[in-house]
Amino acid sequence: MARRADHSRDDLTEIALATATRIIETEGLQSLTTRKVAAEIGYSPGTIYNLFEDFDALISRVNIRTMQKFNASLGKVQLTGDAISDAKEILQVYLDFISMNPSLWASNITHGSREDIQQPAEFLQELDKAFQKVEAAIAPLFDADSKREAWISARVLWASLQGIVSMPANARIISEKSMTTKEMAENLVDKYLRGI
Amino acid sequence: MARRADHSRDDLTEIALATATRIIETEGLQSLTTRKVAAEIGYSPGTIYNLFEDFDALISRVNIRTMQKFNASLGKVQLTGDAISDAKEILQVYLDFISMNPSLWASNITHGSREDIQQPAEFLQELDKAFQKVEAAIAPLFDADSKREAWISARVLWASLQGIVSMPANARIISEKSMTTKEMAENLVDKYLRGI
DNA sequence: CTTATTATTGACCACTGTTCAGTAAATCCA
DNA sequence: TGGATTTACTGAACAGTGGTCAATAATAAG
Repeated sequence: MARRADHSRDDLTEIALATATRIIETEGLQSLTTRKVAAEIGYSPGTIYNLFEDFDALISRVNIRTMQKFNASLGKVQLTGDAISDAKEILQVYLDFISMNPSLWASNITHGSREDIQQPAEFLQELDKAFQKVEAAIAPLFDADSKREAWISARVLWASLQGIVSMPANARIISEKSMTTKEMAENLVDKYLRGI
Repeated sequence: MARRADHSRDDLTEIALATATRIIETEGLQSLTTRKVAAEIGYSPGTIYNLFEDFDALISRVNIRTMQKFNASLGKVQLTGDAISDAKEILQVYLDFISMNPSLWASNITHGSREDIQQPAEFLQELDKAFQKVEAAIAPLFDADSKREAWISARVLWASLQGIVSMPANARIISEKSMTTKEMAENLVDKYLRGI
């Protein structure tokens, strides 16, 4: 068999992405393979490479969508001008999103933190959108002349939260005194913002 | 050829670990394979599985050693009782260690944060040692009745730092305004402790 | 001196990401 | 209409992965 054309190129890309997303959600990033995606959409492995540059590009495309979905959630947060309560509401949205999409978020962190691959511009742009929201929320804590400070703080907060949600739940370190991710995250945001 | 016994079992384990460490240091965790280690020490792949439970166990053993080396560095820090300056000295040791052992530390984070594998008890113990040092350093900031608070704060700080050093340097987000890992880490520790 | 144990091999398994010559369908052009 | 060209797709192949295990030979035990 050759050329079938029962789907347009864009349709097929869409179907492949949806399938990859489903596999990550249900079985984890580790279980995602080109062959699995190909088999599930009823095409050969080679076709995947006709749609995506390589395996990493496929993962990145899923991650971009995850960041887009997250930014959509963030968009619903209306800033009031009270930095502390605004930041805490953003944190709630963040934690809710992760608890609703644990595997997709893990994929985001795992793949998005790899230094040996170039992250696509689109992914970095979505990341930047999230940064800007945090920046806007905490802006009232800074003078007009310390814009750079606000810029840094938003990134420090983001990276720190990433570290906290990456801490494996099964590690005795956490379970011993039954400290939840939520408790840690709230502690961080509270203390860090208070320190500014 | 069979049974050679030109090395004792412990010797061979030692040689394999040293080789694995060298590969991670020079080529990164991604380049570490059983076959590569085997070839380099002049044995067959099967021998690696005679020395280690599996591939993950080999990595974990390297990570345990890395944590031991780090704890040795931490041991040199003499606490003065001034929480802020003690914490900052620990941070310097932490940053120095990472800059001296970037790949080994990356391996530690990558493999030590995986939720799909059981981290060996020895690794968690070494991690706990590090926590205790941080806990001891910041203890003066807490009343006697809020030991749990100190316990949490040490872990929050640790996880947050991990997030910061995991942020990929190549991401435009960091380089744009030339913010270094060191600057971010110091910002975190400063603001977080000030907030307590 | 035989027996049991142990260390080591190397072939093998099922899998991975990736490439590419070949093929057939769709499209274009005369 | 019909032949040439472009395009989508396959499936076999490649070099590699982690992992297993019967076979073997050297050592240790009785």
